[in-house]
Amino acid sequence: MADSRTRRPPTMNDVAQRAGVSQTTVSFVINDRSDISISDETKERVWEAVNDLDYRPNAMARNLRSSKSQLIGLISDEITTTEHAVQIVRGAQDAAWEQDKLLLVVNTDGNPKIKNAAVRTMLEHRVESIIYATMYHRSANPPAPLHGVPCVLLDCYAEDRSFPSVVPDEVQGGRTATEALLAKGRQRIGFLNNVDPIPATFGRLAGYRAALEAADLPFDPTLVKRAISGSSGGYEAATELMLQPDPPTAIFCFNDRMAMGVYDALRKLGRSIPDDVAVVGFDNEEPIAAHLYPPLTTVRLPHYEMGQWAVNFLEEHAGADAPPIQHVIECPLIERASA
Amino acid sequence: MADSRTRRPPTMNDVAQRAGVSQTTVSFVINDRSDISISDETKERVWEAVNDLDYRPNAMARNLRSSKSQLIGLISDEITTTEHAVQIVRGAQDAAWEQDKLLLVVNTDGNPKIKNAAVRTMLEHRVESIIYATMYHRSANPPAPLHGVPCVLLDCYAEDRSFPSVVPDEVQGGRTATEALLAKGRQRIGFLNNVDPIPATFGRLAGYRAALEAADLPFDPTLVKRAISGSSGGYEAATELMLQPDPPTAIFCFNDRMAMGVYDALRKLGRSIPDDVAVVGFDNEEPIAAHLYPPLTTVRLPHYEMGQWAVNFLEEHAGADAPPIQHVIECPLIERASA
DNA sequence: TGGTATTACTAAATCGTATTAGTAATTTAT
DNA sequence: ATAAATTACTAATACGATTTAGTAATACCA
Repeated sequence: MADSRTRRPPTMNDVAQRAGVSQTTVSFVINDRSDISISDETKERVWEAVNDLDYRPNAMARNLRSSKSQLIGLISDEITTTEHAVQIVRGAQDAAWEQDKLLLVVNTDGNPKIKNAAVRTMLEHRVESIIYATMYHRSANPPAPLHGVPCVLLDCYAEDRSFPSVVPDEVQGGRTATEALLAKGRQRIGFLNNVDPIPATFGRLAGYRAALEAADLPFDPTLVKRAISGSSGGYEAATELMLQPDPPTAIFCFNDRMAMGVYDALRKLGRSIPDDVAVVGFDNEEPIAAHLYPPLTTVRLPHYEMGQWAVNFLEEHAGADAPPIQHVIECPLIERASA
Repeated sequence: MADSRTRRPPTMNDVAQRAGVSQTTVSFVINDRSDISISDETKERVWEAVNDLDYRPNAMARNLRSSKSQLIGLISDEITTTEHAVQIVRGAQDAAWEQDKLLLVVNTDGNPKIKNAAVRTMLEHRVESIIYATMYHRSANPPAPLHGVPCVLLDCYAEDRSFPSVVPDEVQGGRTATEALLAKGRQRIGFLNNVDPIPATFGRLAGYRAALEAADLPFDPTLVKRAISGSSGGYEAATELMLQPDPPTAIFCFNDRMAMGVYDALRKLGRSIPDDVAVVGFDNEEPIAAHLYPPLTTVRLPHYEMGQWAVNFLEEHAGADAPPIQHVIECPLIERASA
């Protein structure tokens, strides 16, 4: 018992010896090679020996010839204090699992040294492909050696479009959020946008405007405020928005953290949610969105789906050159009670 | 360029040929074997060839003989909608990195089939050890084949103590939270506990009582309420607590989500935080704790540290039998503005 | 001056599997 | 009845590294 982990694991040869056949035969039986005939008794003897010895093939030895490691690398570029990273890993892993592959995860905390070392180590392990993920949608500079292996960027893109990438559909997300508010009969819809010059900021605004336009509503610049995307920014911007003449009857917030501040502001002003003012957030940060009162209607970022898509895309283009397309994934509406 | 990924990667033999030396020599140079003498010119020639060919050693081939895969398995048992999983992975990975090892991550979503398959696949890849993690502190039933490899349980423990494990120090956490409130001069401290029969529930209560006792304060059962650990549970329990005669001047909440509800209740009752009532949470769920107003003082679960500890522990006991100890890690106080 | 050390290398074995090329015995086809 | 095909296996090789055991040439020492 105690020495079970110090003893060398059984090899195919051990199995062969116990079953009284050649190692080759064991290999054929184990891999169930239908193009080679093995008698049923022999098969049985082999499987018995396999079970007796608790034999497990050595993946390193198996993969040595084919150079197919059955490993997919996942590099996440930054620290994240959200569950988003988990969702990416889950999506990627679930898809990898379908292909009997495992995920090699390294998180670089933005450190370029680690970033390069991570790619190097992964290449040494002969990963079949690499997913390079950032934790919010942005432009990225993946390390050059990545070009040596099939690779997709996740939640980011290379300025020069030298890699395929998957990103959330920010425009559709902004539009969906706005439409959810419109569907509740709101006409004056405020938008509290972020200040950072990132795709989310531009895209969601574009979506907001597109939704208004589609509903034949004018775009009113006084209804759009920009603030740092946290609860205090949301609090202040919402207060400002509501104290204007002709305040909105609905507010679309750049993210859920901002929405938290909006809730506080509205409560302070004595407005009820959603009766006086409907609110929609973005990100679907569970701990916030599900636990605010009333629970926050929001738009979810498709992290799980992006992870899934990345692995499947890489599989489809295995061996060949993956076209450097930019794939966009829908951000679904999560309906709760605030709209 | 385009065929760079279809071409077979260069081997040590390719390097040897280009440098005009034997493959053995290349191996010696690359591994910088100081016990073997190689002339400087030769070394230089070899490194030149390595760079020219962009040679990277094949980890599978290298590790085949030693059966040291440089891989550590991390199995996470459940879906989580928190950042906790990320912290575990980060801690484990940072520690693994120090040892030039990589993390193989599988998340089983609680599915026993996947759980077993994950262990099997990891063993086939000859992981050097496995970390089996759950997403909240509880008793667990890890799959039997885990006994075949050095393993530690993270955030959980085996009823029969057959595995070493790391868990948060719930008692100290509860005590720390209570003491933080006592340090602010509060004497009547309420505790909104969870209802689930899990270590966190028992431990934090014990810590709360220990802190009171150490401060020579009586334990008043009317100050302790139990509720489902979400914001609505927190809201109701806090309301009930505050409407009692002689209500508390401070509330320690089982977790941050509950604290969110407590904030709402206190606001509704016109009590200010922290002046009228100080609040302390648990878990340090960033999106909540940092974005509530005022920002929530809370106790952090040591997920990062547990991941780190697990990897280091496994390294220390590499090869040998790891003693099935239960290691407990401190939950630090995160001071913000609510206490 | 002969013997031992040291330097600078190389040939060959090895790890555990998959695959290729056989071989001997039996069955089928003509 | 004999050639051809099929069945049921095995021996040997390859994958890409590390390691062991050597070898030839030069340096050192008594």
